[in-house]
Amino acid sequence: MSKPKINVYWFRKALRLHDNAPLLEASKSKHPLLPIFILDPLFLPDTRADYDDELASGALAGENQFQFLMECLQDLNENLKSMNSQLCVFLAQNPEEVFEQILKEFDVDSLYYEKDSEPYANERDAKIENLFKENSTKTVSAWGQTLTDLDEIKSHFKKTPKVYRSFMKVMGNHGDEIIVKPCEAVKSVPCLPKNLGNLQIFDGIPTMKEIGFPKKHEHTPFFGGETAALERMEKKLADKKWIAKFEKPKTSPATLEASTTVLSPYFALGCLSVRLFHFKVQKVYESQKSHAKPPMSLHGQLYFREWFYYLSYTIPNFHQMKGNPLCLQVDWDHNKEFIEKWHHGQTGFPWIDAIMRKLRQEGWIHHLARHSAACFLTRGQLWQNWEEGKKIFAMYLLDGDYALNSANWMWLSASAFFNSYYRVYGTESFPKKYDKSAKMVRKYCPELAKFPDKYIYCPWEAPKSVQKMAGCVIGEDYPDRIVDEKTAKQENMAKMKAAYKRKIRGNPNSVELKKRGEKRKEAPKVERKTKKKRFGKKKSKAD
DNA sequence: ACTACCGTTGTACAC
DNA sequence: CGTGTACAACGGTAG
Repeated sequence: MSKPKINVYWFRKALRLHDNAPLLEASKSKHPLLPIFILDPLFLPDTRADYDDELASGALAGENQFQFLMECLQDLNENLKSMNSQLCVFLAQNPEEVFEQILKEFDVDSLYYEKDSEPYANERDAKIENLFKENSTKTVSAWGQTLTDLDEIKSHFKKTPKVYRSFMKVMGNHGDEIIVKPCEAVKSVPCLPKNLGNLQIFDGIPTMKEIGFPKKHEHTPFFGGETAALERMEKKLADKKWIAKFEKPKTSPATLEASTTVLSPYFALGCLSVRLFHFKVQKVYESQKSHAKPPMSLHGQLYFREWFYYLSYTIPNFHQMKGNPLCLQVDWDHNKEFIEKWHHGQTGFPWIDAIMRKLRQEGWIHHLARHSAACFLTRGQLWQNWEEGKKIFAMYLLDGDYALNSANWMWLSASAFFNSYYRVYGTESFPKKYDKSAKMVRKYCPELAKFPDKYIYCPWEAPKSVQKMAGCVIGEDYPDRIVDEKTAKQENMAKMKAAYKRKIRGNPNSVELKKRGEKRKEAPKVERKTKKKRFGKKKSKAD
């Protein structure tokens, strides 16, 4: 009996039907199409502690992003259903297992997927490519998470573009050729294979509970999915003047309603195409008399993203200080108490605490709020390694993204790209520029809500009588400051100066590159337990 | 080798 | 209120 011939589209990111070139190609084939998504345990919450390296390399989503991801899958499934297909979700120990199942059941003509630049993905995909090669099966993949083809643009750079400007030079000179035009949306797909045989497909899209998130998760203000993404994009694009005028530094980090587009969560998981947005913004620009220019404009933001993706794809150890040739080597402290207080919004600095609490609740904070919090944790006040902050951000951000999170933390800690380390964000002066009455502090640090404007960003300076009147005594109802801002700033600046004098950047050759999976072998117990708990329920094969 | 210039998004204070 | 300047001063790039 010969095996049925099919194609497989593998969704990982690119959780969309629009501007998805490999999916479009698959949709034009005459063979049945199996659209799959594989949830491997590296995505799951309770493996996080054991997989620190994988978290660093981008495999894991935090709870907020995970919920968002599930909504993307639901939306995708709905859209596929309306085309008489469906998304087939696999809960499996690793993707190889799934493809072995598929190859056993079917004669796969081609495997289609969008390329992914993260180290975790590179390794995963290399294994799968290998498996298909051994099986003499064709694979079709393309870049789509970025504006350009990251392999192709390599040839345009003689050396690493270490400043935005040199990256932009290439974009400026070759933009028309290297920025890929969006392709048409998929409107129909071939039917599913008639018989799914013994494939161990999860029934529908797993809920947070089914996957093992312990308690009910408070939803962020943002809902995942391609449908929501396109809606949001169109809504923003409708205000043409706003689009044309947009300059990032002129937007406020202190408003309750987001002052920017908040499309980043959709870009991060690929339920919105950056190419489509770039193209649509271009159309708006053309319709207006004048428009903002990079680096501040919306296009400028996309080019920053592109630059960081390119760097993260080509620079070794991009996610850490050690062995990262771009990253200044700094003798950061490791003070667990500081890190935890920063993490939980308990530093005693209302502006910082409000930012961190908002981040945890809502999964999105303004770019400059991220700057403020990141500067505070690293070179500004607490002198902690940026990697710690990056990991904590990754746990809560809806737009958590390997390339962008790493790059921005290096930027803010003045470890790379940016070196004016003497420019330190104040916890009072900075937010005051945007909002003297501190709406954000009053909302996210409600214990401080009754303080008068004069003391809202510096409640410790309020006389006891004022504190009592506000119903909030500092040190009792709200924490006292964990450092003295001025002293810490001065000390840290001096340390930063010394680090710059040493001029040491990471040496990739001096770092023993940990092989992925090593840790897994060291801790097989945890993994097996996880597998049973999670996956034993619906499936029978393992048991 | 040297110099001049530039860099998306700071603060504090003088006027 | 805005505008200008000192603060203390970096690395990358182009010439």
